[in-house]
Amino acid sequence: MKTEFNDKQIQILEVAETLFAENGFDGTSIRDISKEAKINIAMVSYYFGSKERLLEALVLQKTAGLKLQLENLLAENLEPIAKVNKLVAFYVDRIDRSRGIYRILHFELSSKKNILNLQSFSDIKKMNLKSLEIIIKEGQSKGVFRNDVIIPLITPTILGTYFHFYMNKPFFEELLNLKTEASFNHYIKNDLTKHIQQTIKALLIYEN
Amino acid sequence: MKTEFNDKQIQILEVAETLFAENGFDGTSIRDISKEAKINIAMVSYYFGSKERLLEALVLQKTAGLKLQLENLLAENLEPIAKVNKLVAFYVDRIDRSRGIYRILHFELSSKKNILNLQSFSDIKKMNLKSLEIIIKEGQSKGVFRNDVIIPLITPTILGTYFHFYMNKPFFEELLNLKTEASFNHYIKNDLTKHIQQTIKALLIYEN
DNA sequence: GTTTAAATTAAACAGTTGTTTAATTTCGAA
DNA sequence: TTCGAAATTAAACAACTGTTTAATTTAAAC
Repeated sequence: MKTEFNDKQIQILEVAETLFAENGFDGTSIRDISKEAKINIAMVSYYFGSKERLLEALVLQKTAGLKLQLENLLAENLEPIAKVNKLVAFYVDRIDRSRGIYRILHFELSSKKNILNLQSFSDIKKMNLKSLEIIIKEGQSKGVFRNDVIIPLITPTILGTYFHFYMNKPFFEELLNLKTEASFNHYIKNDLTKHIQQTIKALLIYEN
Repeated sequence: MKTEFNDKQIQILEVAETLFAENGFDGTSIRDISKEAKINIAMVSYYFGSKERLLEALVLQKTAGLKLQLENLLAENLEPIAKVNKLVAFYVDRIDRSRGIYRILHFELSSKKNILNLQSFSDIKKMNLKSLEIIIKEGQSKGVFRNDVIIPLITPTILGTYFHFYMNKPFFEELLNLKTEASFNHYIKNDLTKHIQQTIKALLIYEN
């Protein structure tokens, strides 16, 4: 399954990403996308078949290359804790780049996800889990990490922390005085990422 | 602002909660609610004014009593770590009871939240944060907790972990073999809650 | 029994939705 | 230049949206 989109399709995908991120999937109409992309309404159906298939194409485009990047990270010669830190930063950064689509996938569509053919999305989650598992078991066999952590619950802690922060953006903007878009993004890249790394590290190492 | 709803209003609210949880806010029409509650379409507007105001009423109903419960918990004579654990269990349990509405508030409406008059929801967040702050500073002054944690980021870790787990329900059902509704709920109440408690405890105590 | 306000109803309103149609234009290959 | 497939268009489709209207019923107060 190649991601061979022509210029027009890419243009539509870009507009769709922006509008989906701003107004959600249900909150964005094909007419909105058409108007913003300066194309005819019928072109979306013509190129992608339907609005749902447009979203699928978007997911496909945005998750391309993930596998390779993960494999490269796994192959690096780093201490277990450094590798976990790098993985956390990698996930936060990567998801932060496609906030809008991930929000839709994880939350807005969580009720009707079964309707959507997003098997590919489920595969990605399995791959992510497997990568995390490899790193943590490596640390456990080296005696650095404790053995009684539930590995599948670590991803929810990493990504859940990020999402909960981002989804309550107005609240934290006011609370932490992050008025500008740049300062908010900077906070995510530094303070929030560090907080998550610190949390996971403590969880993996701390013994009673 | 009392929450004095008559029987008919409560009936509508109950149906609305179920349908919002199942199909989301945008995915649920007033006609759906009317049909399920066996009332006329106009009754929703008649009693609540609008669909948005219906959601506000629902939030009001579901968050009533929260403040008192929190105050009671704060007043208990417990060790700092035991109090944090109790707070975590309290939040997970309470949000788990109203999953549907919280999902809508946190994620589905995060784009147009500004339109909604959910000041009350923001007030609740502030109250939650203040409670957490009191408990943690208590532990810090007793020398049990480290001093360099960013307290406002702890709530995202607690609630974010829960939400990310719940929003990926189909994925974890398969992965952890939680086929029945009861076993899934049991897992949240026990394993997931314990994981979050363990995570927060490690974060608060572990020193490099 | 009459009055009066509240509750309930069917119908209409003015939009918007995703998708399809059939006609037209574009543009490179023959 | 002609041909034909691909691209693009305006228009229509049927269904659904939240809300309002005006008429009717209900039920309690007098």
